[in-house]
Amino acid sequence: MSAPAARTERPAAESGSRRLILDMAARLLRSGGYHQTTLREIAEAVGIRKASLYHHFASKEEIVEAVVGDGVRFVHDAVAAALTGAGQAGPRRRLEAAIAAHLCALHGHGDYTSAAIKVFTFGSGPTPESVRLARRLYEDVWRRLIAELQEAQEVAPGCSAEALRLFLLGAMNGSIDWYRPERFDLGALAREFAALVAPGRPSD
Amino acid sequence: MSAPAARTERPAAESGSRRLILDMAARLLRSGGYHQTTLREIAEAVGIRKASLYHHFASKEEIVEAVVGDGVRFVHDAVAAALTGAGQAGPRRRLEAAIAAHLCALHGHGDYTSAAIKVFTFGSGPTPESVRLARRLYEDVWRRLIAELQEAQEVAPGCSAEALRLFLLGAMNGSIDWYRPERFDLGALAREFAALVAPGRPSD
DNA sequence: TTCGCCCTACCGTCCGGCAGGTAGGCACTG
DNA sequence: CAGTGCCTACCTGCCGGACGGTAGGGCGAA
Repeated sequence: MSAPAARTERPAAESGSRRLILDMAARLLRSGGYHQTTLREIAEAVGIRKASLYHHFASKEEIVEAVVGDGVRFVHDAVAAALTGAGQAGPRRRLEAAIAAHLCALHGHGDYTSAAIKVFTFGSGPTPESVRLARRLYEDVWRRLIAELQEAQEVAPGCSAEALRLFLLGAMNGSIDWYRPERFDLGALAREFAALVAPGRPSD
Repeated sequence: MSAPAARTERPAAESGSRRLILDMAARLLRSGGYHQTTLREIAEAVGIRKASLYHHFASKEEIVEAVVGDGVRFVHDAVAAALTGAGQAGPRRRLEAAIAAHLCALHGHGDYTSAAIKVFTFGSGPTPESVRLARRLYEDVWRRLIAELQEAQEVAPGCSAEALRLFLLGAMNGSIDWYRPERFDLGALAREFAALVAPGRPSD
């Protein structure tokens, strides 16, 4: 239930309570968004009083920033690992693996990534630099993958790399509005998606 | 500025103030979502006191319901008109026209449609039946169009009709997060998306 | 006179955040 | 060993303000 979701980039330097707070915040942010999620709800889910949250975080925005940052890093790591695992397979296979990893991060484990998609922008001020950086680094993964596909001429012509990337990420992230585990299979969905973007021989 | 955006389906039976309230509510909902948008903001934008809103609507949810319903009907009408205009052109051309109409409704005119996408679900209770019906009717337009494309074998194989529809609508609606009029051209974007979904000869 | 439209003033509730206090543990010192 | 001081972690209680919503009155037009 409260398994350490984003263990990848965390050197176990968490105080325990802090991670638990983020777990609960991620769950609430995923289902309710920024304004609907209150500190009282988070504190109640953790089992402490609201004021105690301020021993771990300076503000609500700091909690949300941590959740969103972890969410983006989590999906980034998952996709990067999938691409490494796909190794020198054909670009089409690598695309399929990346799509599956992104969808799995969104729906398979944890609430961090879907919370990161849902709140996208939050708080009063501009998006914190840490989050913007994490987001940019993740976008670059897809930019490189799409360039790879275009170089291998695996992708439908007549669509620019940037439009393709935005289409792809928009369609995948939109799945948080309609995906239900009992109605869809993530692997099949990834295959269908890859077939759409990179038509032709799947055994490449 | 305050041009009647959703004139299409409204037989001018509006009280004037009511339409103005909805215009302002749509603008605020578009940029801030449901919980961020307050009745005080709406009233101030209209130029009246907050309590006066209750002479036209019974609650905040009723205002939002009207905006979202109009937004869905507006994009529905726009896409249906585009398809009628495309007449007996090839399915690929009809798809392009529909995508262009949807994107134009989102970004070209009025705030109703983008507000409808942004708030998707709102309020405490379930989505009102009127909104769910309007949404379902609009979805059917795309279901029919995609069936048309599949029948003509214009669409990439290996992707089911339902997945294709969800991907396409998700990608288009996701554009509210990244579309900037000075960086993209709606017509070009529509062509690129259509090329992605229905690859091959564009002159069909 | 009636009615549509808008007003001022107020309600109870919940928000994020802050001040200040307390219980227990750990380390150091005489 | 006792005593002291500091630390983390949490608590109670409150603040100013914003929220959606309500009550009741004014006022011009028909």
